[in-house]
Amino acid sequence: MTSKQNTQQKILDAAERLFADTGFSATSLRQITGMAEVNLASVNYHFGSKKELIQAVLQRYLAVLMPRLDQEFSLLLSSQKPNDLSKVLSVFVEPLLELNKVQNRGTTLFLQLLGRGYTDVQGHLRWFFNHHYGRTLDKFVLLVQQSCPALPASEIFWRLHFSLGTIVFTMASNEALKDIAAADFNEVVEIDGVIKRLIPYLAAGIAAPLQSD
Amino acid sequence: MTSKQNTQQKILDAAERLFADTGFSATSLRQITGMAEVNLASVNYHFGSKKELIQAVLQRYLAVLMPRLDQEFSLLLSSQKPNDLSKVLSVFVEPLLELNKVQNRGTTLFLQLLGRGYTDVQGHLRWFFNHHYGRTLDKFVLLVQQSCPALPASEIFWRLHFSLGTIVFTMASNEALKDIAAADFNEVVEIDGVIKRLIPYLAAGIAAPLQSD
DNA sequence: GTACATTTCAAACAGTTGTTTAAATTGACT
DNA sequence: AGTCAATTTAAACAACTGTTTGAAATGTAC
Repeated sequence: MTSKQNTQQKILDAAERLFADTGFSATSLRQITGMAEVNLASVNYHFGSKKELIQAVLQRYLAVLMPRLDQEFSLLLSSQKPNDLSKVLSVFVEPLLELNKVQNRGTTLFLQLLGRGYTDVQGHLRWFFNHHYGRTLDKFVLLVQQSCPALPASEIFWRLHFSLGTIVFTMASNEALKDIAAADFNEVVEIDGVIKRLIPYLAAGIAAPLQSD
Repeated sequence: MTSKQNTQQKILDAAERLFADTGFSATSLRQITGMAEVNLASVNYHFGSKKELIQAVLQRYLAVLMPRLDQEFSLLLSSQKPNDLSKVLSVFVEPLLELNKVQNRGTTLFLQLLGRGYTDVQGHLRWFFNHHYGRTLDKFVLLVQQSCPALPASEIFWRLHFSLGTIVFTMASNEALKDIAAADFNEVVEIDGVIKRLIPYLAAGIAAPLQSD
């Protein structure tokens, strides 16, 4: 009983670390089981397949994060007047930082995994997201639309995907960017620093005035 | 003589298409030579290795684009007063669209390849870029700094990388986004439409006011 | 046509991948 | 202790990867 839990957990811990560092398809099951110090076959025994292991790794965080976000969105939606866009975006900060309770460096790991999920196995994560958390995402889109009444829905669609790209790419190359910032500007930036730098950038981009032509 | 040129070109054409669609590491040499209708060994014969083939595919576009951009940057730098940020960013539009002369759908293909290069083989493209075109990039950064005198250099560093993420991610998932836009908003958007939508978003994000705290 | 270099080709190479198998081990309960 | 299920293990599987080889074919120049 306790050994089963241990093996599963050891696999998840090693997998998320390697997945975040080098991507899903570039990480082999032998690397994972090697780092976790378990037998190769135990991945298939406990999770079925590599694909299902990837889902399990993501779910460990999504199961905590998404209900939390849903709750925050509902709260904001219940207020009568439209909310400031920066305020809407800031709602992500705390739930994301609380992922550090799930796991050591959980926030960073999850955001890197998110980046990998979108750039590695193209399309799958997008489908998975819409399918499992479509309701929650709809609430967020509604909040943004209320904050930017001047923007047509299609423009908001594009700009939210631009923003997703910013987040996902920044987090996937998080380590490289931190290193460059440290070398070129003597800056030590942690994950919450990056998140707080992102908010004004994203808010300004999403709310940008429409082009004239 | 003409057959050699033909084989090399057929390989490059098939490779760039497959690389753009499914990424570098996910594309096998057998897929490429199959689509190009050439022998498997001819890739190694003409290009040496898969890695060198990837570089050759990128170089076909970079060799045209980067000198063109360098020239535009120098022109803008020679004007005495600082340029509007949107104007600086708009400088990319024409040179990018001219890649359609290099190849059918060249602009789209190149931008997708750029996205793949940054998300697929992590870090390599960044190094390659800085090494070969560092001078040109420095000119661009200088232009942005002149446009945004209120922003410290480190902040511009982060925001330019945020912007790179937006571009790279948007272009890598270009097809998916086009499909969704078509389905949800009855929109038909071509590559130049996406580029022109990007400019105001990026300009507003980069020039966003600094957070107070 | 003969000689020579360039290019193509089928085949094999050595390595990796995710997954499966069947036997061995461990655990829990009577 | 004995029974049965849950788990671990080493080994093998088939499929795939990029690359190399040496012979066949093709092109070029005298």
